[in-house]
Amino acid sequence: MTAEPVSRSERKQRTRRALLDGALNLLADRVFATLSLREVTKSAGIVPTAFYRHFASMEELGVVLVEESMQALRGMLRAARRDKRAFQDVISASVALLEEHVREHEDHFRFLLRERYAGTGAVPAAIGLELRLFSSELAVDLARFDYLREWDTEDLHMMAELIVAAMQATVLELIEANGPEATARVVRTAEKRLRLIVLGVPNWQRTS
Amino acid sequence: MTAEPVSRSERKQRTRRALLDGALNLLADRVFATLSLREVTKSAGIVPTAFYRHFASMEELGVVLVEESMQALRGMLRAARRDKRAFQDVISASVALLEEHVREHEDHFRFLLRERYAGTGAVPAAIGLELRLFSSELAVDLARFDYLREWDTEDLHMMAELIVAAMQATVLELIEANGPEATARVVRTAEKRLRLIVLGVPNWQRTS
DNA sequence: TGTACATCAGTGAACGCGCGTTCACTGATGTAC
DNA sequence: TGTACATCAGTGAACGCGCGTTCACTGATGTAC
Repeated sequence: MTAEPVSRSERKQRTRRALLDGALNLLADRVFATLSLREVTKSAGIVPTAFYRHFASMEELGVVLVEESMQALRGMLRAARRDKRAFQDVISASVALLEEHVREHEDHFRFLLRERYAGTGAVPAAIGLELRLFSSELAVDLARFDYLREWDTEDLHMMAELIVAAMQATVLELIEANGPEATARVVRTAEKRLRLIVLGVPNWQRTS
Repeated sequence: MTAEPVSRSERKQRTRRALLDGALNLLADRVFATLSLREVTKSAGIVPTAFYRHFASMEELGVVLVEESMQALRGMLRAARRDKRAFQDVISASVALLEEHVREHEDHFRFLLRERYAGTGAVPAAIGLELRLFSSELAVDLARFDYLREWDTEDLHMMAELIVAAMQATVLELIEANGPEATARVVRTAEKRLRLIVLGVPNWQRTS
């Protein structure tokens, strides 16, 4: 075990991470707006006033948490695009990916879900924006499927939003699932929901 | 204008209402957990300590708000059941009803939506419970439709939950809609989403 | 390489503020006779 | 109907506490020469 020298900026980065990780940890069962600056600095092992060396306000820290959490979500979409399984059974592959990502980034997903509707502050606004972008990307991906090739943009968005809404419900259920069997049941239901949506596609006909 | 005599219990009821209404008002753009007892009593025009004449804690007031809000939601389901239009076009009738109810009880719907995921307290728990009951009632109603007559309970619940998830997204959009045209667009999208779900039904076949 | 100075992450005391809750109280309404 | 007492919604002072933010500071790390 060598004594590793750490630069000042490295130390600063570590403290910053401790603040972000500590905050996310404290948010396991509470809403961001109830989180105090003093709690966060305490969890990171620094004195309250040192907080301002890293963020101008709690709100600024919150927005960074949103950005980092959305990376997990976008990473999921990217993974789905290059996943080979997707060409055989898109639905079960997608749900499996969702389940993996929720398990790996549970804190981030819970944070996003919880703050999405939490008010009119900067944090919910940032989530709303990112989620709309996410939904749009999904609509573009949907356009590549045979049956959907000639759907117009509005209908594709409508379908993407419906899928996102279903996914959102699934994420909540996955987080609340307390064991492997419960998780398996959630996965099965999630697949059925998506399957029901997809089964409607061949019968869809554009109106006016 | 006659001087109407008011009994002590009548006065108490009025103060209680002022507390509940004031709280709901303050919750227009914030989460329940950030609401202080002193704010609520101030909005109701009484001194902080008088709060305890009506509720043992803020949490108790929150649970009452949940119960009152859910009455609006259940009222909607009841209205849908006896609505004659439903026999001609279930979907547009249901969405129209949803739109009316959201407009009339906007504060309650916003409250429910916001607190649903807001943490692990008594308020989110109460909403979760009521929402599960709501979804079950909907599943029973669904079983009456021809195409769904032979679906098993699990699949009916799956479909009811999907509809509830879609409705939830719609409620958020309705609340955020800032004018008649925006509202009309939301209504149209909501109808499409439900139509897509329903179109999947004839193609559905039970698996194992 | 050694020295002298600059930077800056983290410290600790202090502030004024709104919070939930206690307590003894007031005075109008309600009830028993 | 009139009187004497009980009830109880609302009052107001007081408490200890955690909060965000200010400020002058310390001392290790970084930089210029």
